[in-house]
Amino acid sequence: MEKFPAEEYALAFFKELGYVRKFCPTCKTHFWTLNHEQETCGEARAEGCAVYTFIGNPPTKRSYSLREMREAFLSFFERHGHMRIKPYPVVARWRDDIYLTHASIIDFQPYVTEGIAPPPANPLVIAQPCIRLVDITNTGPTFGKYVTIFEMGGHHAFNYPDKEVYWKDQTVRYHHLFATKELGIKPEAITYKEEVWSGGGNAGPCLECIVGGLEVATLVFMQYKVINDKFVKLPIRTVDTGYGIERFAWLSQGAPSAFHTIYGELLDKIFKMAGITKINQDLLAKVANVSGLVSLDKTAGLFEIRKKIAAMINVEADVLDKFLFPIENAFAIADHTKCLSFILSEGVVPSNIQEGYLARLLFRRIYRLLRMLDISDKLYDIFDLQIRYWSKDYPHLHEMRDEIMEILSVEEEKFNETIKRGGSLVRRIAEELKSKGISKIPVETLTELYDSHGLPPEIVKETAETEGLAVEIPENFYALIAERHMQTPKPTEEVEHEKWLENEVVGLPEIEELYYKDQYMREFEAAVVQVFKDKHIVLDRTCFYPEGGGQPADKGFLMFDGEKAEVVDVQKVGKVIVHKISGGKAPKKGSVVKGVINWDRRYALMKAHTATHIVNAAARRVLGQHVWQFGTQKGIESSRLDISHYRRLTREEVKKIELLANEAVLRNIPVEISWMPRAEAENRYGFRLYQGGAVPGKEIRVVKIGDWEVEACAGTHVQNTGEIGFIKIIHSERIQDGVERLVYSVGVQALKAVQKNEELLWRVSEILNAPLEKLDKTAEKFVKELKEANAERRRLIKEIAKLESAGVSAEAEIEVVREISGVKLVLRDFKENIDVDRMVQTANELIKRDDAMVAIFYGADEKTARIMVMAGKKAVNKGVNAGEIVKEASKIIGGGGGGKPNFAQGGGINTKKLQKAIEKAEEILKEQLMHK
RNA sequence: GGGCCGGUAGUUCAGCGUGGUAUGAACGCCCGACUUGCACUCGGGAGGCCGCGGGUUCAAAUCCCGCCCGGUCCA
Repeated sequence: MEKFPAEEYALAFFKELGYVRKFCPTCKTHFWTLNHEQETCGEARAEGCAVYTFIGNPPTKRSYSLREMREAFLSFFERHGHMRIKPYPVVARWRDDIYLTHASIIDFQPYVTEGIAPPPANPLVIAQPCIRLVDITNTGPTFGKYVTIFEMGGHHAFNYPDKEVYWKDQTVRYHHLFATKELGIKPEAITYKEEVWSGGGNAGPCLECIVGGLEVATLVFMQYKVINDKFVKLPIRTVDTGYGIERFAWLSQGAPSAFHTIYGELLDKIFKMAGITKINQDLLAKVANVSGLVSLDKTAGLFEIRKKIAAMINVEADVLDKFLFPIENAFAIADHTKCLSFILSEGVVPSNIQEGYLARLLFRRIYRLLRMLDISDKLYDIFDLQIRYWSKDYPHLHEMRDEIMEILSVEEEKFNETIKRGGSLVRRIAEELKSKGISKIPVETLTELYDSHGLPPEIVKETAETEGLAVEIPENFYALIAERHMQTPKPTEEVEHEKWLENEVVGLPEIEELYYKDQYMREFEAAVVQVFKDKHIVLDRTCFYPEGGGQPADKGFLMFDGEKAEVVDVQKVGKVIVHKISGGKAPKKGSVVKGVINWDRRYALMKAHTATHIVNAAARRVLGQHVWQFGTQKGIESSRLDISHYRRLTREEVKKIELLANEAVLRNIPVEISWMPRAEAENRYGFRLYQGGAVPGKEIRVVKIGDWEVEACAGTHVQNTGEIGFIKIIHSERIQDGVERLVYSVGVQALKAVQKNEELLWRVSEILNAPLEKLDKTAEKFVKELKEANAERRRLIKEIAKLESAGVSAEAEIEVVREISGVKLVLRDFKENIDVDRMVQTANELIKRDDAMVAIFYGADEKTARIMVMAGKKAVNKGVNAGEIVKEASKIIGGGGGGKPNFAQGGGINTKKLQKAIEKAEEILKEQLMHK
């Protein structure tokens, strides 16, 4: 990333206060300081510019708890003209590009930052819980400089071309005022580093604020859009600040780690559970001082860093490792359990896809950490502590407590299953390796066990070592995993069939969407705006609903000049709607057409759409608050709704959902639709609105079904739930781990579905010749009898084989028995009965009787000829090789064959030559016996 | 959304590279012997659409293609 010119950072504020611009020789960045003697930037980081100076020596006038620091921050900016905004969820459901909120600015992207919607206030201040899983491995070892969940304090100003709020200079002044006047930090203790910020397609210069070696805030001046690696000026310049509330609090306490500050007595309790009682506080503080230099990435291993730290504080590396290992794990447990509590409290269901996978990843990491400390039984206790601890500030955690606990128990069960499965897998692999004389599990095996079977190496190690196999976990283990996924991804073939239209419609006027004016409108008159390729018609207004939100496009006709064109598809392209007609004449540009939609179809889809909202809400009532719409498709005959849930749906639950949904139908609830600014809608109804995913635009369309359900939705709906008539859930299936699909029909189609099932029952009743109410018993009886009959059949085949081998053949006349050099040859033509199984069984019985026997069985139907040769042990000893015989003989009938000396089979398609082949077989047999 | 692994007896799996009888293994189950009874031990037995569908082949659990189901890693 290129650097910005120095002028970008040369603020009036710096000059005024006498700041000097210097260059850090260690990390090669420019920085501003009041201290003319300062040589490096003063930040404790991997490059080693400095170490922490605040541990045990806080630079603030007093110590703040996390809550006090949050409040100090918010109220400071409130006093300085900012409006306090409530935090957004940590699961970013209003966006389709990311899963989790990882910065406060995320709340206002893209609608506010791109100027589509106004901000809720300008300027504003917010303390936003943020989740960053990229820092997961750094969490413990950095003593809390990096954590997976933290609060980002942001004061934001959105500067429009015609309305400037404040920009760089004022932003730095605010920070300085907060740090010095509010917190009492000496001005010369604050260093500002020049950096380039870039993320999410935007970029701009930024200043990092360093105090005591710790970066406590980043002041970003977002003003570019990054297009093809080039900076393009944005019309709206955004002040995007991030104050680390936890870091400021840590700084103010000078505690040995941020975890001490964030979790207080909760951390002590975890230590106690893990049996970490006597911590050498002196050593801990020494490590803390240099912990800022720790930065794990995919290239630097933990032990390498241990050695570095050990050398700095003058202790043995393995002594340090033994000391830190449990402490760091406890730190990570505190952090990860808080993080997962927050994620689960917002209804994320652990899964193997999307945000659910992130939840599972976290859970498994937590569980492994607990196992390492030998306290996996404390899982629920720790979550309980977390929920209680954070509910004071985030009450929804407490409301979701029972569901969180339930989900945890399901996850624990699943992980234990995986570990158990892995255990036996590792034992088998171990045995195989040992038998080959290998005493160490190869790295490829380790990576495969993790990647394909989810077995972390340390768990493999546990099992393997009890099997007497050594396991060496490479330092760069997770880098190796990443490598496994490095293969260039196949280019996804996108079927952008009508892509050309996108370019064509640019500049056309926005269409009037009549279906929003009146959802019951069936016909309309409109002017033709444009016609493409005689097939794609753009009108100035339409009541044809274009495909979207799982609702299929309307069909119908366009009428003009006595012509009638069938509309087969309707798509929204950019801001216009394109009607695709099939063949026939196309209307002329500028002419007037009459549009008529296929009302039966549309009305069925409207019922289905409203029914989907009803079923979704019913499922949430039956299963819990974690139920979210995962996907949906409406149809005429049936529709489907995918919902998040952590267990397979039982038939009972499905019936309950169905019952509740139909109650909502019977209550004749009016369906109210209104457009409102997104901020207002979110405020009034919460983020539950976004069931169907992110919804674009400044104003959103809110579909409210009384007290039953509210969703942001662009689809067409009935006015009253009573119009739906009847909802029938036809079946449910699991489409992913954590995602259940409900398939249902509505109205007459629902009745038809019931009738279809009834019809099926009647038919079965007829076939079984039993009355409906006794079908189950009758079917049971039949299945039992069938099984018995099958067993009897198998027994009889064996019996026949035995009898036939004794010479009592049904086709005795075609059997030939000959004695050649002490070997008894049995030739038998099975004619068209070429079932190999029978031949084999019979031959088996023969040889059991006399192991000097050789059986040459054959047969042919109209298509294929088969030869089977079996030789007893004695016969084989005398030189008989069944494989050879079959191989040669089969060639004659135009096929092939083979096998072992004692048994072989073959065949061919030239059935007429079968007799010749058998003669050849006998000949070879004789030769084999002679040459012995 | 993509990658990888798997689906064979009630259960856990072997067999699949190189197609040729599933004499499959262990546990569980049933019967018998031993025992007052149980457990142990011994003897015998039942139990398989080798996930589904197509293809190649004389012949497919095995090779190829598609699908379904489960697991798992990554985004």
